[in-house]
Amino acid sequence: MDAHVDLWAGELDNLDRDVEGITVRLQVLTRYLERRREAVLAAYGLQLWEFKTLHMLRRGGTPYRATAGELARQLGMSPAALTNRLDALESRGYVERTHDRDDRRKVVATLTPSGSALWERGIGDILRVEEELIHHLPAADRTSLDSLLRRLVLVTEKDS
Amino acid sequence: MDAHVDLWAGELDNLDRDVEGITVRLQVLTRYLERRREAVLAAYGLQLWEFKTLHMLRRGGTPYRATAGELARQLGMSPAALTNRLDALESRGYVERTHDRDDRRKVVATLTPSGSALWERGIGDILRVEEELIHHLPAADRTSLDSLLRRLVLVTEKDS
DNA sequence: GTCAAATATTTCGATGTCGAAATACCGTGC
DNA sequence: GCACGGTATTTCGACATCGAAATATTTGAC
Repeated sequence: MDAHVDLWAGELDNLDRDVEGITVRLQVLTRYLERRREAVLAAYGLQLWEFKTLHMLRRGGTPYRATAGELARQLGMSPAALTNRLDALESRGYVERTHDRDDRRKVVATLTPSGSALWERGIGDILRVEEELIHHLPAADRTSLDSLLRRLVLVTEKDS
Repeated sequence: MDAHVDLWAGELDNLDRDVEGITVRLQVLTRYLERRREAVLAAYGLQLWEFKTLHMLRRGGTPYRATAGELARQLGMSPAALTNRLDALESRGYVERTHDRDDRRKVVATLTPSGSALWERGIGDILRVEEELIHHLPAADRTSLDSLLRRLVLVTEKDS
């Protein structure tokens, strides 16, 4: 991994090693967490994308519902892809689709008790996996890291 | 974004806010960089996956070649997907396929001058985008951040 | 030397995604 | 009230990916 960053650096003249280190390691850690999350959810027969969809519904607070468009935007995907996700989740009984009474163009997805229960079982494992990684840093360093990342995220939000 | 982390935190009892902040922000930043990279490469008519493939070949140093299996492993994808990537890159003249003389099962992909030139044009823009984000932190903070991330990456490498 | 197991790549079918076109519905202006 | 531009979702075709089966080649046992 360090070998990777170095090699790369050798190829380029004015490369800022910290910049490259940070960007590469951000990706490595994100991908690592993704793989670990997939692994724990597999125990519940859930794909990561299924869990993320349940999670977005649950996140908004009771009664755990949102329109298809809202969900697609929050999940950062096309409305077309969300239709497919809802098809799958509905057929497995984790979500219900109804039409909004006031605006019948809207489709409202609601988490069923079964979907909600599944989320509850999954979320604990997910948090455990995340802690397992992050707690390798002592608390003070975790706070520093979060603060540094937060400052960068604020920049990306100003841009858009 | 902070709103996101908070909402979420409200739902769960024993949630460590730093852990959740870090994991969410790692993902947000990775996704942001990915979108920005896609945007600059679009100017060269390149998809991100095309560039990554050229990049892996280039990274190994002259004569810019690697077997299909090596590439697939380095890029973290299935050999099947790599076959498709090579088909596309070969048909556009960025890469050439030959059989290894000593072991004719192996397919060696070689970067053409055209592919190499394209990489050179793309990499500058990519580095600029990365610096543009990371340089919002002063140099000392960049070094701290890189160091903290590096410690986490080392943990993930020990696991596997 | 020959056959079997192991290895490298490709082919095939399925999946999840996207953009664009199609469909359904709303709201405004007249 | 009705036509029409705008908005919400779904359908459709294309694409990148995967896992498993198929193909080609090497290596080792005998």
